[in-house]
Amino acid sequence: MGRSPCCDKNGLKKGPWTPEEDLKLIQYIQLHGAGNWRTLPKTAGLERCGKSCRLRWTNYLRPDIKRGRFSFEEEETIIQLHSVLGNKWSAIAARLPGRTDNEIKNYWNTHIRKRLLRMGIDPVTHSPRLDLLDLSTLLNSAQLNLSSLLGLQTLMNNPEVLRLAATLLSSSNQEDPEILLQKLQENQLINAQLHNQTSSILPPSENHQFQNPVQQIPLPVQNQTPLMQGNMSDFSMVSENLINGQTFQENLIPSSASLVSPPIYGYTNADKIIADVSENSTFQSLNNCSNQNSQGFGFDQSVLSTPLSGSPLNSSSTFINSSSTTEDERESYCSNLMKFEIPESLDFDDFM
DNA sequence: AAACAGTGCAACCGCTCTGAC
DNA sequence: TGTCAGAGCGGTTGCACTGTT
Repeated sequence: MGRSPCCDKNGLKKGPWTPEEDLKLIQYIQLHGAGNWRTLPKTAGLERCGKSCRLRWTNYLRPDIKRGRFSFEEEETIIQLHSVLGNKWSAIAARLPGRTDNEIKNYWNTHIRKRLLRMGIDPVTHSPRLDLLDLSTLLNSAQLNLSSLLGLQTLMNNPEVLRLAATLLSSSNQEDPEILLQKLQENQLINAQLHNQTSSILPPSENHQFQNPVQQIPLPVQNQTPLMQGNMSDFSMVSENLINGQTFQENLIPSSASLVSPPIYGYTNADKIIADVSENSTFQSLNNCSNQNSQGFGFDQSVLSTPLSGSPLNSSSTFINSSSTTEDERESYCSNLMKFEIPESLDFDDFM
């Protein structure tokens, strides 16, 4: 004998709830409170199974449910949390007041997931779908300059960076997000150490990236190639923008999760190390699509905060018009994420 | 205007997990 | 320790709505 079903299916109503049924359920719960779902339908005069009542209440009738379209902030929070928590919709919903796990799941499957796929991002791993990348094209492209790889080689000779990359990559595969959080916390300690080293080397104007709680991958200055050093100012500008405008993560993700460097919309910090090395050559900022190229490496902010117009310096108003943005606008804005471009103006001879 | 296809969302189903007893 | 109710999840369905032909 297996477990008895939660309710007797015979004679119980299914399908959409009527206003009368909703009213009965609401009135009953107001009087007696939620719970005891198995006996609730009978005592409330509903011809529904307990599970149906529970779902109806938790997903629709609860007074704190927020209806309507998801805002940009909510969407970005979902993506961020999903990158850390995976398909733990209830955990995600717990950080999105007024939204239910079912609603978030539906929204993920019908909107976000499709968009990520169209962008070539694996919605499960939040990483670029390498199977979609035509590597031969990339390798044959005249845009791919070996000098950028030399910069990468220099970076990879740094054991600290390699250790960080390995740690983060391995952590990103951990099922337990707490472990990931712990690893990233360790990362922050290293950042702090490197920050101390860097503070004495870089002028203040080029040292902002360490103040940004979101950008936490340190670049070991001692071993940087000129290519990388050239990137620092651009990078710090964006970091400063994030600081001035406050990152969404500071606002929305509580306590422990704030330790997480966001996966940069599908990129682990280790990915970002490589992206940084190639400077403008790789992952050219999404700011391009709004003519904000001068901001250089605006990767994090442009994806996470998704400014609609104007300069990312105006990031404090990033979300103001978010709800009025169309799906296409969101996608077109993010679709440049995967662009690999090397500006023609970039003279690689300087880096050799 | 009608038919059709595509899309979004509420709701359901079956299963697993968790905590209380 | 086993049982059970509740919670959570992935997958799916059905229907209303919208856009296209």
